[in-house]
Amino acid sequence: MLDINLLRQNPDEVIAMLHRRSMADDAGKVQELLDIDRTRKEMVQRADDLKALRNRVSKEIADIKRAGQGSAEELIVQMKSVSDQITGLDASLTKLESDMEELLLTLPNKLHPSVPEGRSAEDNVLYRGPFEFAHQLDFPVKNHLELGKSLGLLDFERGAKISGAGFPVYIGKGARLERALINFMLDTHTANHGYTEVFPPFMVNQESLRGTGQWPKFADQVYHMPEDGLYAIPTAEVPVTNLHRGEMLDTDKLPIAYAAYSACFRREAGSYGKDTRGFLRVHQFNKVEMVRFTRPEKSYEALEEILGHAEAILCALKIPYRVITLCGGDISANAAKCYDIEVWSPAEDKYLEASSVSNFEDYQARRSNIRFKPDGKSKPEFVHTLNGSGLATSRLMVSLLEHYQTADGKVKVPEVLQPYTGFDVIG
RNA sequence: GGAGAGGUCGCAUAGUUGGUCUAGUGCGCUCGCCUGGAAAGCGGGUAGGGUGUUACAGCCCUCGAGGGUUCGAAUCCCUCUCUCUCCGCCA
Repeated sequence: MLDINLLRQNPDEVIAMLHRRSMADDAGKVQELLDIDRTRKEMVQRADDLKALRNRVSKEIADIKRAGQGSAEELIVQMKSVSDQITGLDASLTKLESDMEELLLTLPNKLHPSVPEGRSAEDNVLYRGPFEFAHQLDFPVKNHLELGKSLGLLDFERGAKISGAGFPVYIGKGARLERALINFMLDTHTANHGYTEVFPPFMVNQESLRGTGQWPKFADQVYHMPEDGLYAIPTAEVPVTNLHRGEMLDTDKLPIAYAAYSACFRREAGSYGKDTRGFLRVHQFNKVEMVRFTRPEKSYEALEEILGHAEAILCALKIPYRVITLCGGDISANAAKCYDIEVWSPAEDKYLEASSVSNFEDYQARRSNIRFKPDGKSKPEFVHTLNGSGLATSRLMVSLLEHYQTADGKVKVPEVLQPYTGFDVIG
């Protein structure tokens, strides 16, 4: 959520941002918000004046009653009408304020000046890489589906039977390899990168979705359990960031760094037909997520650190990748700046997104009211929140199986995973 | 799912015949005095949001959340939520 003060003081900056994001259609919302804001202030002033009057006169009535002399009847009649006016004003105010918040919630985050200009994914800019690791693939490569099937690691057909398309089943060494990846990543982040491990709930309430920005904008992408008012998390970012919703964080505890495994659930509505094969697009996948809460002036430093932590996993696994900076037209509405890490798939002959690393600045903190006091006694300020996948296993599994395959149809296990799998080759 | 008890300013508590509670007290924290220094003692301060102001002040709102009754609610009524105890069911 944007600061209403930013709109008041610098509406042109907000409109310019909307253009950079290719969201010029939303520019009208800015003036609409400013109009509501002005009306609201006037009404608050009137209501407050009346409340002050009522408080004062109620005290006089109390004095008269206590003294037991004189009649308060006339005052009571007057205050009755004052109270009626207040009730009316408060009702209008509640409506105005909720309108205002709904509008404000739909506006995207500011963009960092370093975010490249551009309209779509075509315009994203290479930030680092590509990084190659030696893999001898001097034979016709199989794709991850063929390998998963021939080696009995993955079963998409039975997943479709028990749940639906896009719900993969891991079996035998496939399941073990998946679990090894998750454990390796969590261990690395907690032991080497300073994160505290969190195992969060996989279902959250609507307030939590609102806090991180998935609601209301991405409501149609989230699985919903209406009976209980719960939503399946699309990423661990949601429960983990919301751990501190509504809290005043101890300044000396900052920065806070959490690493969390979770299954992630996404409806992927509207994307049927694109990249549907196997792991390329699924409704449920596993991911280890890094989440940070920092002081505002430290957040861009933290962004680079998180990116480095995700890259460290790929380097350890020796999986080829590159890092791109998302342009204004492609970056998500919640992020002020975002890097994507893409892993190379030799069978698909293209890069696949395996991680997003984002700085949300105070956008989520403002929505979820997460603050700290800079020097212990001054006014509270919003923290900056960040997160990065470190990483999602689905695309990682594609790249891993394909790169580590051998000419005779087996798959070697990356060296760093062998202590976790207990075997060094599959097949 | 059923029954009961309870959620008060960091912590602990007072408050329950509605008006002196715009919330008392203790602890903690903090500033000052005292002291060679410290403890003790004494005195002051000790939330957030809105509005407003150059900045103060002032005013409004918040006693789990939201409604209601009333001139006026921490105090009465309703709904929800969380915690604890017991019963039932169950991975």
